[in-house]
Amino acid sequence: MIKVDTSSFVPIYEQIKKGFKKEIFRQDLKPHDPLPSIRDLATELLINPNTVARAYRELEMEGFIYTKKGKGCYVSDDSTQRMTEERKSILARTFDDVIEEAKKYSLNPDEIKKFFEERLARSLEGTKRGE
Amino acid sequence: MIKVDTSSFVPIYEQIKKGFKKEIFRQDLKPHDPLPSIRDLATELLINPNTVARAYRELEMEGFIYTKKGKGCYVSDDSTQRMTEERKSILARTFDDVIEEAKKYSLNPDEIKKFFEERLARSLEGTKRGE
Amino acid sequence: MIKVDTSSFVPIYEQIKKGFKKEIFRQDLKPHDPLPSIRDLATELLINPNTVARAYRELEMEGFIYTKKGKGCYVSDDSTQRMTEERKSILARTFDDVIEEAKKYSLNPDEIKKFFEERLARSLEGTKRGE
Amino acid sequence: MIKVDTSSFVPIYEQIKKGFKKEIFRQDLKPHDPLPSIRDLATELLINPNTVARAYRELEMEGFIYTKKGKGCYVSDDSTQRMTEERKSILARTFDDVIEEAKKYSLNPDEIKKFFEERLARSLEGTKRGE
DNA sequence: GTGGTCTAGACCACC
DNA sequence: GTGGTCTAGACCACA
Repeated sequence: MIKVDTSSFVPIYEQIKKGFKKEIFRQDLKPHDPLPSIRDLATELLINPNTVARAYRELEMEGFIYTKKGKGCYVSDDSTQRMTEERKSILARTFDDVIEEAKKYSLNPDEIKKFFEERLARSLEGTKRGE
Repeated sequence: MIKVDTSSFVPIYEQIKKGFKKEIFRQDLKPHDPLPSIRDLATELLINPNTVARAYRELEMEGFIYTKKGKGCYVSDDSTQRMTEERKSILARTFDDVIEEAKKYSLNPDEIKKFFEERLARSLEGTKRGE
Repeated sequence: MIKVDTSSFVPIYEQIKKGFKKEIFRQDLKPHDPLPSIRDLATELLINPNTVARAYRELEMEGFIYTKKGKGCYVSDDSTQRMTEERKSILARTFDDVIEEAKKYSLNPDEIKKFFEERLARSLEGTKRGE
Repeated sequence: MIKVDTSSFVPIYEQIKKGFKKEIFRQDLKPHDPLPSIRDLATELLINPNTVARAYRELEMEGFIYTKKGKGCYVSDDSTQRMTEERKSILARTFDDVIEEAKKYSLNPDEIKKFFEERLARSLEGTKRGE
């Protein structure tokens, strides 16, 4: 399910792109699966169809989806492969960002590690109970 | 040392604000310490002075710094106290975000932990050599 | 000079992209040269700024230009190299299209060749006299 | 044989119209010859019957074909005459367009001629082997 | 002043 | 119904 945070600095169309890339990577969306129609998703997210259209257009330019005019947008054949290529660098960057953030606040690497594991454990508990 | 990533979606003035808040929390900047002049920092970061000015203006509005006209900007008396209030929730939220992100991409908690420690170790190596 | 034919089936933003690619290839635009501002070009072509913006955005995504926020758009360092890569395939496709077109109308390859040279000669005369 | 390029900006119905006009000019389709049925052609081209229907409708409006209700579409009596009127200007324009295009990319007229003949020769080889 | 994002709403090609 | 293009005009970050 795609979510969007309109108060974030990240543009909405980027959040949508990211959302679908994750779904593709997790294989919640498999090759040739249809994406929601532009108008439907726009309605659901309470945003303008043009914004969704831009996200879809860029996903197509990057090769993750393809468009059948008048029919809809579908996940590409080689989408999973593309994601695997992108995934490592995305994750690495995300972790590096948070580490740099944490280093600035707490300095001690052991503290960072401990804090991270604490949050991770907490997050897993939440998952076990449902979510 | 303040750093800025112009390719990030986060506005530059926000990155500057964040940077100083961290320095204040780490007590690298103590009450009544002077901030670099707007022009110097702008020159150093290769950005426009207006952008630095905005960051300083908002830091002042939030009570972290105060301005002596014609002299410069200085860290507030109660700045550290303000930061301690904000800190824990900020860090927890940052970590939770990245964990949620990683869970979406790799699913396995052990993989997340391993990957995190890998990036952390890597980041520490970089630090040893200088930065 | 960029021109646009609003009655063409080719989208305006594509015509603009094509136009700049040609100028770059011909080195009328060299690395780090500024492109006209979005608003200026839109005014000149009597089209909407958003349409120019889309062309610029895609040129940037394809690596031909780069953007300095608040300043303008500039030709990339390696733009000429990129064009050289794209050029042969573009030209080949264009010629193949017209040959297929001509074959369907006149059948005889010699006629095609003769007709082509006739038009080419005619076009060159026009060029000599000025244009 | 009608071909269609779905990735082209030219609307599919236009490509179909163009295709039949060429067949009529080449007299592959003579007056009172039947056109393929809308459904058959749509199936063959993997497109929607409505698209074929539109092409036929416009060809009829332009006088190239006529329709017998319940039977099908047929080439008009005076279709060849119509084509001969249109032909020369169409071909000349097509060639002029491609020459102008090539001039913008390669400048040198001899290069243009050489490149054209190269593509022409290549295209003829392809034809000999079948296509 | 610049470009970037987003909205609202039009028209078109195609299913 | 679908997506694609374009317009008009708003607000924001940045120079």
